[in-house]
Amino acid sequence: MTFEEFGLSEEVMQGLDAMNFQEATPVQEQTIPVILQRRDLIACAQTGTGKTAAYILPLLNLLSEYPGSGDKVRAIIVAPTRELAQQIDMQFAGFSYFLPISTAVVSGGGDGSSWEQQKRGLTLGADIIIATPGRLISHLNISNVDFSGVEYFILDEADRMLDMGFYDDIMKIGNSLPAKRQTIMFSATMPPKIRQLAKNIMNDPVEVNVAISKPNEAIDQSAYVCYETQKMGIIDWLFREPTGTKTIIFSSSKQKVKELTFALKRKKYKVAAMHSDLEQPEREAVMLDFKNNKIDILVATDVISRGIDIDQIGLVINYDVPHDPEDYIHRIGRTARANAEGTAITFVSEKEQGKFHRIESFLGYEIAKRELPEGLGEGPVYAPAQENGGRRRGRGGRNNGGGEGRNGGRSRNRRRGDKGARENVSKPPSAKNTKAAAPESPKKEGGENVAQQAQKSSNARRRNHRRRRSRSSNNGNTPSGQSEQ
DNA sequence: AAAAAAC
Repeated sequence: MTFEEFGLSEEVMQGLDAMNFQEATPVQEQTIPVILQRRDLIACAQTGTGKTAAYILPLLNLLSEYPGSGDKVRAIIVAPTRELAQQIDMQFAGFSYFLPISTAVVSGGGDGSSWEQQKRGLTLGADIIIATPGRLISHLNISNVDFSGVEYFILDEADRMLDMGFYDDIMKIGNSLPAKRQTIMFSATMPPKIRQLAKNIMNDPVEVNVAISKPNEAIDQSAYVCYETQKMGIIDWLFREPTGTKTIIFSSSKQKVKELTFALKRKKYKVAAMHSDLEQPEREAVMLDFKNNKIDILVATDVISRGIDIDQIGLVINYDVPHDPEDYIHRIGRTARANAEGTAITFVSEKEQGKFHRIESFLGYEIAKRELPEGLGEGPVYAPAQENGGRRRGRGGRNNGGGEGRNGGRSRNRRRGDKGARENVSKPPSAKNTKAAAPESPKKEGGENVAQQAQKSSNARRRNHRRRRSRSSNNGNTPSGQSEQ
């Protein structure tokens, strides 16, 4: 389905064109018409399915079609992390290039737009406020806001925000807005609390479900079953030659992210850490360096596991197994974006087998196990305990087969430590998605690949849009996106 | 069992 069929305005269509959007994704197909009808909407959709554009486009259309009540804030968007808020703002900047619509980001961290600047946006009326909950509440508590003209209230990643304990804050924000408004909620899952929230802040919402709680099929998933002490050796093996693609290494704790980054830096990898202990300006600098290929490897907590959309990440490594299956899907969803392919490799230590097995159960299939690289010795057998598996567990039989289930064949290979088998399965990490695999390819200092060049020019294009836009459509309020770059 | 978000 193409965007023409939605009946979007000429300006929005031009914005789409500038952003190089052509085909609508399934989420967009289902939600855009509902939003244009001015109905409340609750949409169950994964990140990476184009859901940001699914509300930005109709919102821009509505904002330009119906005049607002003067210089007041007309739309509030709330998102769980600062990075996501920034990214949403970026998208607005691109799509609204041909429209006189201003945005302001209201989030914590001290950087970006200052408190005073945010206050101006909230009172003098940027058309659209994109906020993280904590900071928005702060402004609300001090009455730094004029929400009397708000017509649209949008919650992005609503389930995530509830996980973070923002239920009351979101209710409070909702209650501070005019009752006569359109409320739109996107959520990756639909737990009871989300339904309850919807009931409280929405009015007869249309429900759309495009939740593919499945990873993108373009992701080549695999895992190393290993001992904790072997993990660094695997990293060294994976990066023994340039991969030619950006990599994110996820770890579940800040401490481990820091340690890992330190270790990799000592080994001269071009690496940086990303976690919430960094000052906000540093967080932004790191993300920018990663986007611009100044850094090859980003070691990160789950702060960027959701929603973050960076092109040309060909490889995601889970240095440890994420705590729950949803996290896994989000993490690996950072690769294989926009029709690209990608590789996701998970390191499963002896203690993490149970967690990993839960992920496999959730997915409904086994994830291929890689043989450990030469020289690292044998790994453990993959024989996850079948917790709450009840009868599957069988008295005492677990260790010799009960736990292996459908994966029996692979595990047996491993147990035997059959060298031939190992060499057959062993392969470079990203052979599938890059020229990376070219064995002797020179260090990529000078030579950037086509994808990287494309990325650069697209960045340049965006910068241009922004610049011209703020010249032409600056109404003295808070111009969009200056917190970027 | 961890991370995120406000000062």
